[in-house]
Amino acid sequence: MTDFLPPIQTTARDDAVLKALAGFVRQEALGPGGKLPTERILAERLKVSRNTVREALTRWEGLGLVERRQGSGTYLKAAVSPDMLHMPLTLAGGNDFTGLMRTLEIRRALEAEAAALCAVRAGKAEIDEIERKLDIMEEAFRTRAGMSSEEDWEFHQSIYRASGNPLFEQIISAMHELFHRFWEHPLGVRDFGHASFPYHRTIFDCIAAHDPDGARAEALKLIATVEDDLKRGAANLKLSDRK
Amino acid sequence: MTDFLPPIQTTARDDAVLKALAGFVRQEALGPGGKLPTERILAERLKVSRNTVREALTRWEGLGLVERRQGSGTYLKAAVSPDMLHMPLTLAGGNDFTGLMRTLEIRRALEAEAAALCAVRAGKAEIDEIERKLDIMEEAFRTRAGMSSEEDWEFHQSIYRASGNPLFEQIISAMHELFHRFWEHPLGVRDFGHASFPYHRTIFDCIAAHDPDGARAEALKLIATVEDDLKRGAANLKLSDRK
DNA sequence: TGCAGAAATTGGTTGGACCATTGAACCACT
DNA sequence: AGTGGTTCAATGGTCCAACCAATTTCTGCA
Repeated sequence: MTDFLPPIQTTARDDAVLKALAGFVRQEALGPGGKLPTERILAERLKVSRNTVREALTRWEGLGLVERRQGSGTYLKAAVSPDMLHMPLTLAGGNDFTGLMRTLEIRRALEAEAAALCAVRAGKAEIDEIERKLDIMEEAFRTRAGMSSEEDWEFHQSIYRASGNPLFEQIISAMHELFHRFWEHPLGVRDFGHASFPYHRTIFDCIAAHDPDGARAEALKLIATVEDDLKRGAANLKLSDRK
Repeated sequence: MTDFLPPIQTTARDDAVLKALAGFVRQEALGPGGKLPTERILAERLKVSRNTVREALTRWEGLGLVERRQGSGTYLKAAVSPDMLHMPLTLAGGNDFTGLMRTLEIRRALEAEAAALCAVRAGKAEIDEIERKLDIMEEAFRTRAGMSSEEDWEFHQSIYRASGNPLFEQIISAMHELFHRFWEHPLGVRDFGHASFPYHRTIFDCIAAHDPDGARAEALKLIATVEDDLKRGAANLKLSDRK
């Protein structure tokens, strides 16, 4: 089964290990969820120490490319290719109010651009998909009295996907996951996200009408309401923010 | 019946090491360039194996937080704090034309937003600094007949810094460094970047006049010229892109 | 004093060992 | 058939004790 995997040469061992592994993944056509060989197998086949294999895998794990499950194995979490470029970002002090506002400023820029691009590029299939997510979200909003964060998020994701540029979803998803811990405790604001609700449909209408400028404007309005909610929440607290 | 039961978190050895290290960095007030203890010292003090220390440091190295020099030591490359959040991005196939265009779409969104924010927030000191970089760039452009990529980049960086949100510089710098190899060989277009030259000053004028909408519009024009240059370069080749 | 070579320091790698968790196979009992 | 418990091999996590390679520091000779 694993006859590929030629031995390693030259220095920079762990980088070479990763390169070989990327080639192996391509060779075996492994996708997300796929299981890659045991650390011991890799160490033997690549003629390197198991520790070296572990350091290489640790790098990939840090980049979110693989997931290691003790007792089970190592599994791919994303598509990998030999010509990948990495862009690790670290956000210092991202879990206070200032950090949240900063990520929102990034999201405002990206959300507006994604909506505009989507209005230009989305075909009928993509528009139908977005509308489907919008209907689900509105339904959840009605029945559960406002708690529709999961469906809301899926609606936005469908827009990012229809933008034709996977980077939008990657970046915004990373940020979303980043402060998700805060989303669980919405700063004491009970009706968090209520104000943004109507703009979801206006954004969709602009996209369906292939009106990029309109979509951009509506997206900006939506983010503005979120920022207002956030400021309101911060004003509610004014304590326990910094100990 | 779907009671939400979050997965339990038991072992987290190397994460604990990183937490301790972050605390140490804060305690000792170490900044970029600072030297942190030996792996052997850390292993002894933290009562863990040196292997565990190495895995932890490998993570930080992968995130660009730290640099390891064999025979010398391990040095900080960026400010670290105990409450950091990581956002690793991987761009598959980022070194072809499509990948470059996608990063440019991200940069367009961020560049415009940063310019607008800068126009609102920049004080006199920041505006002076930007103008200084602009003068340097224009001078280099004149004397070296267009080759001013380094000075051009510093001008843009000064704008990101004055935006009041360090995330802009972080994200765009990461992308810049990412495809810097392409910037060196501008696809055969000799006068790459010439068309974007005049917009640098118009952007600055809008910022100095605290005109966010104008700054955003000029930034969009600038990126548009870069995109045109890129498309022109791709048309020049039409070969050796996918062999 | 200046500088080449030895010695110590430090990250990189190796091999081997053991632990903790997982998952499949097996078994007893209902 | 199904439920629950046990065993056991596979696998990632950790540890240890070396040695290698690059770098820095010290030393002693000219």
